[in-house]
Amino acid sequence: MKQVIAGLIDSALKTLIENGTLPEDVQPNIMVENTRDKSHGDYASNIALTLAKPARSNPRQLAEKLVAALPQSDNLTRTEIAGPGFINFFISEASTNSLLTTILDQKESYGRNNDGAGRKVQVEFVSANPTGPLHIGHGRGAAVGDCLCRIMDANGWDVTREFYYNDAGQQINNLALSVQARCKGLTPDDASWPEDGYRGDYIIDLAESFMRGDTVKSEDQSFTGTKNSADLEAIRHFAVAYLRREQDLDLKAFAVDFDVYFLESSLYEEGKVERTVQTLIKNGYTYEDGGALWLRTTDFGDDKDRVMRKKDGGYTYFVPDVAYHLDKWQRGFECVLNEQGADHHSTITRVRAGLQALNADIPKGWPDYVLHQMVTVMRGGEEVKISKRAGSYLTLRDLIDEVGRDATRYFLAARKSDSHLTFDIDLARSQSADNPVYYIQYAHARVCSIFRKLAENNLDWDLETGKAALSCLELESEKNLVINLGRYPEVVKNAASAREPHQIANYLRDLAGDFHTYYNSEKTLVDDENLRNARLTLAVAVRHVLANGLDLLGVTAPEQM
RNA sequence: GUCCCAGUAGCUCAGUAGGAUAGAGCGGUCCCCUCCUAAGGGACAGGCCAGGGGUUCGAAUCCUCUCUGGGACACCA
Repeated sequence: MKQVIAGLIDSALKTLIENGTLPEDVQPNIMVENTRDKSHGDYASNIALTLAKPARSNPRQLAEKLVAALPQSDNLTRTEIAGPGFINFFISEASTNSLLTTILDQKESYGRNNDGAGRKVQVEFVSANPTGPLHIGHGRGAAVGDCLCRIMDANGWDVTREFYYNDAGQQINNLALSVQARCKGLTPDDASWPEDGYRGDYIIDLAESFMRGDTVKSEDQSFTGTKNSADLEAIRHFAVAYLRREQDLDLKAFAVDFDVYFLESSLYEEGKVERTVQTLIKNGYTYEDGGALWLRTTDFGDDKDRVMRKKDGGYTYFVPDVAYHLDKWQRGFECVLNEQGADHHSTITRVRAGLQALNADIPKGWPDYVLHQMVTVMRGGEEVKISKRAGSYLTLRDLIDEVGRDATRYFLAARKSDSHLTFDIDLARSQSADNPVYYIQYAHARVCSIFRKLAENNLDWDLETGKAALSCLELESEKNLVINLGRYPEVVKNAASAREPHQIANYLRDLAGDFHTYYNSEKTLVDDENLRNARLTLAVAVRHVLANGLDLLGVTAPEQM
């Protein structure tokens, strides 16, 4: 609808240019906005305000001329000039009816678009190292990342979900040592406990499983415990496989799937790290100092140069990161979104600098990052403290068990990811209108419930008679509901371009609210057959949009609650 | 010290490319209801958008400085 109005304005502008009211070289930026206040019409444009200066005219006069030059359209009932020179548009019944028809015809594809045109996007998210169960921070990453995938998909992108993990570094070594210590019966309080050992109770389970000779299988690997507590290498493999399986179960419980599990160790095994380093040296961006090899990241906006290869010969962590991203680029991902905790912020500049230094024609701002801030959990009005060190741990799975998958996903994705999130367990659990997930899902279930009632009354409804009856929808609340439904495709688009899943959540809450209000004030199953059919049709359209939006959040749309 | 994020109603947060009187939920106060299954519905109160300066027709939104909170700044990953 916005495009329709923008088109009308555009042709009015052409007329004004032709008759000399506007200079020929104006470059109009036509904006059509949703109005907050319905007395300002359904849509509004500030075009006259922005063009008043080049037209050497005052905005209201220009607006009048523009309105006079607008072509006739069935979509509008009238226009109005208001305030300093806004043009307000009131759309017609024909227009809202055709919007409803579109929704009903497109059903689950309503709101989707083809902006991505099948181009490849990779979303890397969670990427937790296999050193422990997933906690709520990972959960936020999983929820936001998965929603981003769904949103990109809805915008026509070809999405690959990728999970990257470090299976070789120092912390895996610590993990192996910790498990070995447990295998030998040590506890964290013993003097010989590894210095940076992991203290959580899950290490005990892991050690016991290894000593039993269990076989663990995860999405991307499998390993059998050798029962030999002296074999650190076997313990390491087993521990990684074991914790990967645990994480898989967590993710499964959260309905998050990945297409690719990428092992950091493979970068070394396949020589990718080495080749990357050689390229950087060849390109002249490195130098030796103090026995270490440095990368001149300051050439690319970093505030100091970074060590690539330490004195002891090992690479610093960002080197495999650069190799990894080169690999992503070579796999053809024009767009890469890395969803990470905000504590990874400092790597961004380094990775991008490293990529630029490869001279591989990688765009400057590539890849894209979506960072999320911390999550604090509240229960009974008090903060639930999480101490990884002491091993007291609120895992993602605990949370899912306690509040359910839908609520967990919704709460973790419904806030803008770069602000801190307070997760209120009591609210997430509550079965009332205070709980936004419940509220939205209930709106969906409510439509379904109306149809069950209809069947009980031995009445029926079908799409064609419903569409034919739409002209019975005369109420302002009905028209507003339709206009809100019409905003949905735009929300899907904005959520993708801003990489902000929470926009979907906010939209759905508003829509659900409007529908509940409407439902409470107007009876749907009225005696007048035409009106009943029309209202049922509107309800079906609301149901489609709610279901489509909930799907983008990965939250179910129940028929009954 | 440098960098990033945030600072909007008592609380949790929105605010969509700068736009017309700043929005929602909870909590508070006051009504109504028991009507398509929903412990429900409605109304009111509540704000110098952290603060100063700037840009312009117009700023919560952009620029700049200051203050406060969180995070990041290793030859750790």
